Amino acid sequence: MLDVRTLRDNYEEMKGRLSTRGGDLSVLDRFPEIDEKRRQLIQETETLKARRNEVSQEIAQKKKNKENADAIIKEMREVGDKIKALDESLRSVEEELETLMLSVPNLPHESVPVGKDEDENVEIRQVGERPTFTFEPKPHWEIGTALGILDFERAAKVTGSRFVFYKGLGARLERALISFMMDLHADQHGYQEVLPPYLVNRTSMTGTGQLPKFEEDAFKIREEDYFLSPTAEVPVTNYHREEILDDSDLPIAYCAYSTNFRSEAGSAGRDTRGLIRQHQFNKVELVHFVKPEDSYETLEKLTNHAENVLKKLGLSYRVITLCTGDLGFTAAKTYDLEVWLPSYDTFREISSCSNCEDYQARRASIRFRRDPNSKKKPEFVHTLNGSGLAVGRTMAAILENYQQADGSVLIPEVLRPYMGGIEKIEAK
RNA sequence: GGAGAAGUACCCAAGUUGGCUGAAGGGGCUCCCCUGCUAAGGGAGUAGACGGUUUACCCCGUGCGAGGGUUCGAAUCCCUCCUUCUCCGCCA
Repeated sequence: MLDVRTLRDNYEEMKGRLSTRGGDLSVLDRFPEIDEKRRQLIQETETLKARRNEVSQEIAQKKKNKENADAIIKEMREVGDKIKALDESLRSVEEELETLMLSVPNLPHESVPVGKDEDENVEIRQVGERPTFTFEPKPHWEIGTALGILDFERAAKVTGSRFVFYKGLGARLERALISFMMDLHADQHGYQEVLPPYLVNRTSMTGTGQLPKFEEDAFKIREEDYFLSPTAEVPVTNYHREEILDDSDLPIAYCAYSTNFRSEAGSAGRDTRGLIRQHQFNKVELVHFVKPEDSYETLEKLTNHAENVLKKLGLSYRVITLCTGDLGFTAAKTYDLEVWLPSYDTFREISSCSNCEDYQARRASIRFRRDPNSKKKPEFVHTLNGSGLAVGRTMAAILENYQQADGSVLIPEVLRPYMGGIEKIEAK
């Protein structure tokens, strides 16, 4: 959420910057009017309340002295009615303002390239060697199915499309990847390990920005107002919701493995085969809470941590900066990591690292106190999150990049300790 | 799932004939005095937060788990919800 005061004072400028995202900004047109109306109502109602408080004392006095207070009680009855009416208008205006503010995306950082859509994202760097094949490389779902480690057909029978069974060494490899990533981040990158709930409530989904605008993208539990978490960013960022942290607590860095669920509404027909776009997938997520002045430096670190996973796995990738038009709703700046997938003959997203600045912190009310003895107001932290990495897509990348002419797949060196020393997955 | 109890400020904890309690008392914390230092002792201070207004201070409003209601006025009365605890049942 943007700061209402800042928006009021820099309305035209901020509107201009927001428009580079390309979305519909017409909701903002109503802002000055609603904002003004709200403050006016507050003043009116508070003046009356101050008077009511005063007169209440008077009434108490008179009652105590056994004097007659009927006249002022009658007057106060009218004041009470007015207050009630004004409070009601105020409530509806505040609700309107809230709804409006929740539907306005974050302001892009000034370093973000202005652009219309993903075609205008800017490549920062390419890292690693792409494999060369003496044969036609196969897509990962063919490799995995042939090896008997992925079973899409039975998943479709048991559940539906966009689900998969991992089996045998495939299941083992998925588990190895999760452990490898978590160990790397926890032991070498300084993150604290977290295993969060997979169901989250509506307030949490609103705190990180999935709601209210993108409800159709999430799976909703029927009986409760719970959602299947689409990313560990939701539970882990909301872990500190409505808290005031101590200066000494920061920075905080969590790494969380979780299974994620997405409805993929609107993605019908895209990536229908393979592991790339599943309703359920595993992901290791990195989440930071930092002081505002540190967040951009942290974004670089966070991105490097995610890159490290790819480097150690020996996968070729590139880093791109999302342009304003491709930026996510809550992000001020985002780097995507895209891994090389031979069968696609292109790079595909495998991680997205974002600085949300104080946008989520304001929605979720996550603050910190710079000086415990100062009377100054607490400030909002900056939150960042990034995948480190999407495990299913990593599995796809390994199958494709490490495939051999005979249909087998080599296990990257760093994973072998997690695979009981196995070096290769072969057909039985 | 059934039965019961409770949610007051950093912590503990008073407070149901509604109005000198927006909150007693204790602990903790901060400052001062005393003491060579420490301990002990004495004194003073201590809602935080949000909103309006403001350069800032002051001021005003909200606030006793959350949200409604009754009332001139609610921590105190009524309703709904949430959370925690205890017992029973069930269960990975």
